[in-house]
Amino acid sequence: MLEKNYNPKDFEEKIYADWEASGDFKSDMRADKDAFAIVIPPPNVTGVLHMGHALNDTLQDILVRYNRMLGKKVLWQPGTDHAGIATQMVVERNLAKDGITRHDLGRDKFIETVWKWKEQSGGIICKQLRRLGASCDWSRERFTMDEGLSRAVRKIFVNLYKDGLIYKAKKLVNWDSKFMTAVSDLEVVQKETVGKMYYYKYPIEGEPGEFIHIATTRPETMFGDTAVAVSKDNEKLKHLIGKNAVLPIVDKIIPIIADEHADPEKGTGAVKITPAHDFNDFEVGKRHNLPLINILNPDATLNENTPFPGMDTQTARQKTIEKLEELGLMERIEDHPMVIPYGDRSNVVIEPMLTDQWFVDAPTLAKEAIRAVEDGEMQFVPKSYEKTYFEWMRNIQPWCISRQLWWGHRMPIWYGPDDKIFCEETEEEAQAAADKHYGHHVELRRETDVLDTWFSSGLWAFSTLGWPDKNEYLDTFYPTSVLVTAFDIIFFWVARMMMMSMYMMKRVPFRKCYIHGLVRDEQGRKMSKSKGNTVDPMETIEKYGADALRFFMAAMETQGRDINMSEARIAGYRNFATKLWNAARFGEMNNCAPVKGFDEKGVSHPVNKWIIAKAKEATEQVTANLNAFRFSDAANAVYQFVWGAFCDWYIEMIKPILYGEDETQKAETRATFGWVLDRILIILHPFMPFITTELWNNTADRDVKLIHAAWPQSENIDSAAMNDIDWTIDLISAVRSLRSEMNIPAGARLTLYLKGADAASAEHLQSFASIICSLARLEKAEIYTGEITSDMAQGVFREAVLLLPLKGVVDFAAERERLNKELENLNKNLEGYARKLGNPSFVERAPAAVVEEEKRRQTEALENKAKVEEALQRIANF
RNA sequence: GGGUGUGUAGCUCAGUGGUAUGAGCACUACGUUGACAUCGUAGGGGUCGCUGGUUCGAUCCCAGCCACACCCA
Repeated sequence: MLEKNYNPKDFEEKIYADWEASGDFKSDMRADKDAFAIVIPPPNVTGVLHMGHALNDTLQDILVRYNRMLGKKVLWQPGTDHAGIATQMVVERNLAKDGITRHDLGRDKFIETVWKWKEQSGGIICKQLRRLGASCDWSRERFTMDEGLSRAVRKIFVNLYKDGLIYKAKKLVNWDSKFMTAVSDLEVVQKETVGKMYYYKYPIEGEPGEFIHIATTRPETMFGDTAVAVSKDNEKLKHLIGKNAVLPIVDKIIPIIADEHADPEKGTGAVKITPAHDFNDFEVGKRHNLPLINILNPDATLNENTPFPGMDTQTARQKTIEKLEELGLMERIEDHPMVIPYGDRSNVVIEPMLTDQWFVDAPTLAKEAIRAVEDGEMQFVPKSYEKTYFEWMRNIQPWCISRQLWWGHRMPIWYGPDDKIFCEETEEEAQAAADKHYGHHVELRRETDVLDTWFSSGLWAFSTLGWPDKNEYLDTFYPTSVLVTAFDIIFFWVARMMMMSMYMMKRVPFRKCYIHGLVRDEQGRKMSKSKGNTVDPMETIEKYGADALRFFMAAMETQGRDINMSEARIAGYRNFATKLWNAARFGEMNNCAPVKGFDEKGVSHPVNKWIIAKAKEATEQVTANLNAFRFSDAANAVYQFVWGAFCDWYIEMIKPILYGEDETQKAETRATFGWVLDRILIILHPFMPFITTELWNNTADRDVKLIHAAWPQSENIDSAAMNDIDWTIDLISAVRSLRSEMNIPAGARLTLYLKGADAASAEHLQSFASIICSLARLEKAEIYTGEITSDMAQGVFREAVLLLPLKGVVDFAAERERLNKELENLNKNLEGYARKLGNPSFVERAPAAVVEEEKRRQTEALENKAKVEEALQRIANF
């Protein structure tokens, strides 16, 4: 027996536990159909589930469950990411509570602590994914720092190195002074701020009273200046080229050079060149062979190359200005809108810093990654995102992969006594190579840097399948079928996966990439912890059930658009689940259950034929839309069918049958109900796996679990069966509408006459009289050939006229008003038809079918108009 | 500055070269027996951002403009 109320908490967790314990998420490797695989975008091991995950993983689970029901070999590969900076930050924060820094522990001990933390507190998100219903194969769960994945990292690193696609270089990189590491361009966010532009002047060497005027936003970097640049086209300043300027405060001589970087139109036309601390100046420095002077410590305080060692940049800036003022060289300070780079994790200003770092030759790797998309080997859905992808890939810069952190994959790089580099997968191999090179045993020193987290994420599509070992899963599931991810991760992850996979596997990592939007708050603002507008999916699930949240995500997911959170809507989908629950209870109460061997093609009652045809139609819509990744259309098709057809009409229409005497009809109807409810449970299961399973388990003894039930193959839809009932529904709606407009008490049982009906309508009326009477609250419904009398309310219905005798209770004023309104409407439509059909070019050029349709509408409207006018005539005198 | 996207009912959004049967929520009226008030029935509400163009016909295609959002510099 089903409980009276739908209460998802009673069964959601229980059902999930059963699936997992029974191995229902494991791929059936014997399946004879195609393989379908998704690798999960690995959440950070430190992460907790947010609405973005809820959307992302719901969409994946829908696809996975759908394909599993299609009978394919299905793998949803789960796992988590070690998330270098994020995780190190969390653990360091914990240590800080006890007043300990990672340096107190030392590298090995610290990493041990991180692992311990990971075992104890990491992966909360995987439990939360279970609560959401995600049917990942948890027996295959991977972590980016697992031994297997680490081996993949080392192997691909060595390959890239030996192919010359990884190299070490001294370059300007983005330096995060909080974590004291280099970061990639992608981890830098540019923030617009109103800063200051400082105008001051440098004296010209040997020409007292002569100056060159400088404008800069960062005066404190002047100690790293090694030139001043002026454009050779700058008429006012070009005479200074070749002379020297004197750096004030430190009294250093620097050349004034000609370089196009100094735009005569901007600032003062002269630019101070600080090659070690500005990306543009670095390029200028290279062109002119200028010395590079580093003026910063790793923590972004000034170093001993400046007069202010140990001072932070802000304070140093003030000091510099004071000194310049003392020297009478400061001219003015203006507000200046500018863009300042910040670390996306640390939120501190990123300093361009000259350091030794490791780079991946992304421009070379990008070539194949671009080609694969151009050739359609990997397709973006929606397609428009390929533009974003191409745009970025074609302008890609070398990727800085070294991080001066402790938590991460240590690079497989060893240095000999003379700093010669040995890059091998293991220490033994490196040692052997070194010993061979030097001809005797040497001590090797391992590189201390670790790799950017995204390096290992980039291998995720094949490393999780067991690469580099040959194995059944890799053979079966690579390339994976589709990657589902948000657009903000295209550069970080999609692009890197493409590059790494094309390089190593020579094949795309996934055949399709479905890109979805962000989940925003109710007002459409981006959710963020700092704004305090986040909604916790776990709380939503607690309140409305996982099915309601999932259905919300699916129903709102239209390709490429962001989703605004809406609690009302989630409540609405909870109500939808309640509706289905109660429909199932209705079936239970009336002994409606699936019958073994029932042939739905053999039913005879039109109502049963109709709902079966509708169910097949809905199935077809869900199938087609899921195949096209049209999640909202798929979800809405089930929703409309369940609520709008099955509950609103079918259940109401079969009541007279179920409460009647005809046992044959009853039996057929009960079996049909059972069949249709089963069909609903099947096509709704990918969206709402919990309630559908609970109902499946409670409505019959089953040979197969719903999660493995077969998705229906394409079927013939008996569209003729739909017409009878569509006629009936229209008639009932017309009567209800008339009743409502005439303010007839809901409880009043009336007689319905149909006058002027053709043979088909007459037959319909007779066949469905009991249904019509039941749903339209009528005493009887019959064909009428008599005169229309003054006590009848009347309405137009197709070729006939509806009459409701009201024994003197018709309000003629209201009736006249209603009829006049209808007449007005008809006239408006007729005007339109006349205009169109009177236009010769329309009649000549529009397709014949369109013209015919227009004529049909015109004829129908004319007939209706005549009926309404007659009716008005009749009651004119009352 | 470059790029992408969005402007449709009070709100949040679907959708389409042929009268917008638009959806959910909100709103109004009425609620009747035995699935469901987490409900039912009926109803009101829109010059589909603005201006041109293509077309027999444009909310839909094209161009320009206005507004907003996002990405990259």
